[in-house]
Amino acid sequence: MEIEKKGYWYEYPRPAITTDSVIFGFDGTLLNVLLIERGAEPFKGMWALPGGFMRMDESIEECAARELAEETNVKDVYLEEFGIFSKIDRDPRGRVVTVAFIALVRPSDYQVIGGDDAARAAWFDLNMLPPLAFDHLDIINVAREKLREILKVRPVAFRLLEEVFSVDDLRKVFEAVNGTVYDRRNFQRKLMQWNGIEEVNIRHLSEERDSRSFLCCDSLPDSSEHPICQPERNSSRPGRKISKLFRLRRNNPTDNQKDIASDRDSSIKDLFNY
Amino acid sequence: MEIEKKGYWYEYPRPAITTDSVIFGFDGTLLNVLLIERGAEPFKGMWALPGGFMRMDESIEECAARELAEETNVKDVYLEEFGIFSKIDRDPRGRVVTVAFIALVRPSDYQVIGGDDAARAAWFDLNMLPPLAFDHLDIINVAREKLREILKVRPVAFRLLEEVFSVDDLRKVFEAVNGTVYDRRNFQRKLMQWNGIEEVNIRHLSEERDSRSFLCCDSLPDSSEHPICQPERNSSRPGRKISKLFRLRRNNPTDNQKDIASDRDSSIKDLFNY
DNA sequence: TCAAAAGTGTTTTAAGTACACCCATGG
DNA sequence: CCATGGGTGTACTTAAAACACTTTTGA
Repeated sequence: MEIEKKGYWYEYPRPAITTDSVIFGFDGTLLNVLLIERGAEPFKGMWALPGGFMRMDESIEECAARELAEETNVKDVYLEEFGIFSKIDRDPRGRVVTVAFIALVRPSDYQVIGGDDAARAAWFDLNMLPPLAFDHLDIINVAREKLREILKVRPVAFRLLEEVFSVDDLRKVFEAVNGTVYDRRNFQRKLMQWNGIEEVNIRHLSEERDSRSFLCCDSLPDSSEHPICQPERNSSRPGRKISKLFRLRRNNPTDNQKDIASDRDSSIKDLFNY
Repeated sequence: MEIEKKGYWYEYPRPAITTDSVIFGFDGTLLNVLLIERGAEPFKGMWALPGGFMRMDESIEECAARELAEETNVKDVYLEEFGIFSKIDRDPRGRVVTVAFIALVRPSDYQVIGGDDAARAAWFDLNMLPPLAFDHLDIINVAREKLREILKVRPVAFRLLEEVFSVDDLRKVFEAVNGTVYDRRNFQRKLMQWNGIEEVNIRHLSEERDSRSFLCCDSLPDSSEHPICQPERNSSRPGRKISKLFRLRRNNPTDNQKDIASDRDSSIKDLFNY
């Protein structure tokens, strides 16, 4: 496939279009972001958001999902567009407009790291970010704000936890996102009077759940510098009483192929308006 | 400026980037949308959202504002990006990705109609839309949903009213947007215990206010087909008691150049969460 | 003087908040 | 057997929802 002065011609100039994804993960205490180390210029060697150029045969959402899978092996996660970044000089290579996405991944997705384009990938504490390429720090800061808004409107906090979780797991997600502390009992009561989750048989799942968590934790590559390894798994702590476990109740068994679309639920109202 | 095979060449294909704006207006009862009649192919003669191609020397927000001014003479309005529409075949001319904006205009902006590109412009009741070009019906439907979310989070409902408004004006905005009815007294009480608005001297402004409204109403071009003319002005109805009038309190007299940026206020909390 | 709009109450009901206690379990 | 995490209950406070009366003013 030799390049023989082949290319694409347009009457008017056109910017390039990319996607960049702010991948949020929750380690039981803090929110983390998955970054990749750039393997090419510009900003080679610096940390950056995973993303890349949109192809002509895909939508912008497909592009974001594809780049995520290619660069970080993260698949089937919650993706939501939250902004466009189009400052004229934001990319030294020329005019590049980027569409920014928020991605929410579960702890079991923490193992998926490193793809083709990126030299490597690692999780970073949101409060200890390294120097970032392009305007990616701006993008992340906007994403933090947007994430807070999204959690108020859509029941997607669960997507930062395993399919099966405890009430305390969920509370800590809200505390990390909103930067506050909630009363343990009030949170539980408010959650319980919502019909969006259902309890699962503890004895049936607890061992499987814990073993999987440990596996996920051990398989983490100990990336250097600011590495955020998998901390203690939420409910497998040396605590005493085993937690009740819950899962999101799937109300629409019809459209099962993409339950991401069913995340908008009007019945939640101010349940999540913490 | 003759075109002599001049153009722009890129190694990889690039989609074109446009903006499309869903301009919401409030007539005292219903939400309306400002549409333009397309003067060129494709979809010539059909109604469409105002918008156009982004230039290389402007950001996407600047593009949306510019196109709005050019095509509808609407200026200095609230603009917020709410989505990207990038289906591959959404434009018969080729690959065009559009960034969709919500615009909120005041009744006094109703007179501004008709620009260069567009053959003409007219207001349409949201429930009586004409056949629309491209995927603009999809965009409008998403915009309706997003507008509801935005009004819950940011105090921008005022931007659908004049600078000076009555409590009932504001309540009707929320009723139109959310499709519900609110108790007149509860709404008033809730609003009054918010410190975001301030009363203005009635005797000082009422006549000016009413005269301006009438002027705005009369100067409307009686566009045909589905024309939505300016209905009766809110507070100049044959009602009996004159309303107290309010205006948005500007808390930051520092950044006066663009008070649009100050619309995000954390102190409102669930005030607008109706 | 009457009809419709506007302003201001009160009572009831639900939700939020701040507490204290008991249980279960691993060390 | 005790320290710790986890489950549940109760009293207090605040906000929401439902509702009625009075005033104003153009016709």
